[in-house]
Amino acid sequence: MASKKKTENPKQIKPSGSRDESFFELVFEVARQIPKGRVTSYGAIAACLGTKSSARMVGWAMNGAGRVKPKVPAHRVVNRIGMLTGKQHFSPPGKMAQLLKAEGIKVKNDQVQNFQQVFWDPVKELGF
DNA sequence: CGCCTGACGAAAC
DNA sequence: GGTTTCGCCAGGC
Repeated sequence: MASKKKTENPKQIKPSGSRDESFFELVFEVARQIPKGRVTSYGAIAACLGTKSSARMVGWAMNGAGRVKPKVPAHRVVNRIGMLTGKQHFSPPGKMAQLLKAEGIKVKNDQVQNFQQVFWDPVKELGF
């Protein structure tokens, strides 16, 4: 391990009162704040953390969603168009849409209906 | 240690 | 207006 590489990241992220939590944990935390019956986008979470350009990382972080406690409602996170792009990573894939429907969100053809209505902006709701 | 991929997003073409 | 490319950063090979 002599070579340290750039595994570490400066500290671009950092909102107010943030802890030493890694980017992943920050994403999980925000995702947990999503109220039931609402959804948000990866970019919105990234923007909330200050890394709106790294929306991809948010999706990556979701790879750990479900393996952490408490479980993260990754099913409430969709891309900016309201499409369940990550449903394929669920098991079974249809579970994501099913969970959303159970919360009152209408999903059709892997797409959230009334997305604009159920859209929950962490930056706005959290007052960031 | 370098190249590719990836649950996004926005701009360029 | 649809398709393609870049940017972002991290992890896998």
